[in-house]
Amino acid sequence: MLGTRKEFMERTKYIPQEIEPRWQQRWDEDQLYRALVDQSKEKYYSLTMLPYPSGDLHIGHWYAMTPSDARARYMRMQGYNVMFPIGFDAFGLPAENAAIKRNVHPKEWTYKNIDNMRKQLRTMGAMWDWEREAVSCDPSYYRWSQWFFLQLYKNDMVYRKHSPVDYCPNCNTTLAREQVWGDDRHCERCSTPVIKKDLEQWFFKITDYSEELLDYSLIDWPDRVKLLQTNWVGRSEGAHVDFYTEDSQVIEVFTTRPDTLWGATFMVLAPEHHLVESLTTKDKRSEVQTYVENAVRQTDVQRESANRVKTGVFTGGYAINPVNKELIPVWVADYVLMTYGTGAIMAVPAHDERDFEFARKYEIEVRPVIQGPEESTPPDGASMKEPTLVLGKMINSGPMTNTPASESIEKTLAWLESEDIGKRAVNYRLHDWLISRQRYWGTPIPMTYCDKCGVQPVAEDQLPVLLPDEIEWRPTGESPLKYHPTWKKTTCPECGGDATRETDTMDTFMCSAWYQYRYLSPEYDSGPWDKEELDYWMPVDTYTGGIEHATMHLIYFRYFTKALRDIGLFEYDEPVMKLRNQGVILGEDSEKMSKSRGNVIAPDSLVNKYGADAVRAYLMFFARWDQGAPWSGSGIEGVSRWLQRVWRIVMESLDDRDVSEIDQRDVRDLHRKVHQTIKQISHDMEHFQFNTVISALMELTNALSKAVSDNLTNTEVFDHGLKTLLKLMAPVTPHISEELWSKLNNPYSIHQQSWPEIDNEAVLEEEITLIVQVNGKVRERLIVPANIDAKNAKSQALSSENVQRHLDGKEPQKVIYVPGRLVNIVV
RNA sequence: GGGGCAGUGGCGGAAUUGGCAUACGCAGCAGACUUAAAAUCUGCCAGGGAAACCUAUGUGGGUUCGAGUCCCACCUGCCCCA
Repeated sequence: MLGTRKEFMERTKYIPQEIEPRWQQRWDEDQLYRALVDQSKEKYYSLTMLPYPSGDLHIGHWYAMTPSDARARYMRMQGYNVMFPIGFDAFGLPAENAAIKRNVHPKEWTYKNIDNMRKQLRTMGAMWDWEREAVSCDPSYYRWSQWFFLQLYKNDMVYRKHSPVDYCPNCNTTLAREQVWGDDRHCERCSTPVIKKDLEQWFFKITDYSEELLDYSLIDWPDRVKLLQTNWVGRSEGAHVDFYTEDSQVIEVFTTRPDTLWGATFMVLAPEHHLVESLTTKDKRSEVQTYVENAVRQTDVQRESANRVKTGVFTGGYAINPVNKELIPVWVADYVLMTYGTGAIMAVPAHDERDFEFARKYEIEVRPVIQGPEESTPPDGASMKEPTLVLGKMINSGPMTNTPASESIEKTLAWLESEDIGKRAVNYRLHDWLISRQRYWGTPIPMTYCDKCGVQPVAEDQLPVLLPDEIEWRPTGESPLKYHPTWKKTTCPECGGDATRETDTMDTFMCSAWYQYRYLSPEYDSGPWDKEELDYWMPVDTYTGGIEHATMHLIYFRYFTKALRDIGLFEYDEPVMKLRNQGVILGEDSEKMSKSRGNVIAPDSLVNKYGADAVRAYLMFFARWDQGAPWSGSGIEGVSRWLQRVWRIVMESLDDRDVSEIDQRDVRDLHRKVHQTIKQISHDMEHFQFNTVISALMELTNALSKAVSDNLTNTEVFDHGLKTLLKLMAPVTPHISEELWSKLNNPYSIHQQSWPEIDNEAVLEEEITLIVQVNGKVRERLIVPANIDAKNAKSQALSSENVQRHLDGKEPQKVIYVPGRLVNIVV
């Protein structure tokens, strides 16, 4: 009872909505993606940045994760034992904001979101090993964040300091320096300009690693990220020089231009500098006080902005320039920041833009001490229009006068050291990592305060310090934990007397600084990880995620592994060997996707309409993965059509066909195309070039489609070609590949097959198109055997009619032959 | 201001080592099938020209037999630092 062909096609139509959940369930039941330690196999740890459980999976998550998944699957088919874990970065502000706004407990909000996102993530059909899932707000997780804090504390890598910190009045919390953005110094999260606040805060000594963080020799990371990190660490070489006040107090300055010391005509202290008060003379007191108060308040908003008019006041005090014993006035000005260098500068207006502007405004002497290479006479301080910034010959510089540009800095440094005035120094822009947050929904810092014994760490066997569930919300700028009736009270680990707990929680970047270790053994409770797992899987082989994490997360991430190494927990220097970044998907209007713009693309509805495989393939196809692009709604139709075509080809191949009229040439062409495709896709997968993976798959599909009309369906080459196509598709579109694989009666599962072998002989063309150029312009295309020798190629090229016409009787001066490509005749 | 990255058809993009520019797809156009539409299939598709050919990879130079690719300057956009 055979139906018509049309009915057959209808019955066996590609319906992803039916196929996909079925296979997902099967893979789950069979634990197909469980990654277990297996010493007989080479491991591959493939990590993708863990999501924050905002509640809804964004197309950006898909864009980040499906290519990583495809590549992990590819590595698996290459024979590696691949671990591809997932988890949630689950502490943080949005949960708390939801609590305040909608009266939902952060815990409830977060876990509900996680449940929802798990469901959404499963529709992707990725090869995650869910048994390894880690959730950073679980006590079983944050217990180890606390444990690490204690280890750092014991090893003198943490300290507590009363210091002015950036504080967001809207989020009611302090921020790390890298969470403060832009010229107006606003909060990364809510854009409110930050203010300064004086608080007792905990810091990690990341600056001890400044130098090591600049060394990328062990890792394969994008140049862009390395450059961003290098700028962030901000190393500059120069000298520390001690100036003295008239009553012999030291004002230490850092300068990158010691060669300009003789041109210092004033000094500037940051308003917060501790010497401001003692230097200020009586008659200037009220003026200075007013200025400082104002500056400290404004600091916040605009002090670092370059375009703003510089202001300052004279303190009435003087300092002695150590190189020439000259008395120079000391000013207070807010363009000098307490947080960079020493909070004091020597001002050399003739050779620094900001000092120049300031000196002109307040009519302070400008004294040139450098003659630039393009200046024929020494510049005149009174009339110069702009400072000379380049290195040049030193002038008016006492013993250094006439030192040429090439030696100016080096010779001055040597002289400063020999005179004991200053010494070589390196300064970094990087600051210690401020980890205290005055919030509830974070990892409690495991410290206590005892009247008798002072600051004491919680005993390790008392971990975790649990967050209390009952909590009252008061947006006061202090941690809600402070108002909890009982939580704060504890006993001193040292003397057993009354003590109070630290009520601040940790910056959530702490959670993500070490999560790759928790995936190793998320259930393990006698340490942060099971050593057997650590030894087998670490370090991470590839890490993928957004470039926006180049400075914050990725610096903390590297630092933390180095710190743990120095504590003696393992011997790796770097957490991740290879890093690759994806770009950003914009809305169809080329703007950033946002709810307010109404240009958000919802992956769930795309999956409902086209199936996960089409969404996966389209995300890999529509743009360069590392660059991103605006979304195009019609583009996905093309990918969906491609999958339908593959489906149809497999169905048609099941029909018997007449094999009598086969052109052996078609067979060889198909065979070649198959192997060329394996070669290209292997290369592109290796190099994260996912868009060309898809186009190569489409080309092979086109070739197979042609083969169907050429009656090749019963040939071995076609059979091998079709199976190969499915295997090559398996990492990209796991569901349809599995379905068609089984329809062709192959053994389950396609995801346990080896990557297709390349026959390097088969890749080679039999015939090539030889391009013939005359003076670099293409004048002829000749079909010749691929193995043609130079002599033959040249003579064939020369005898071409077109070529003769263009030679126009002239004698060739030179004939260049590029084997397999072209002949260029130069006349 | 300093540094970095990018600029290729109407659109997303391809070109692996300096060697056929525009693969693959979207959109568009024409045709086949259909009562019709959808779907599918076939063909065309950088610009100019009847053709031979000419002109095109942001602009202008350079190196080279040959440049999207290398070098210099500039323009535009994005990012980082100030």
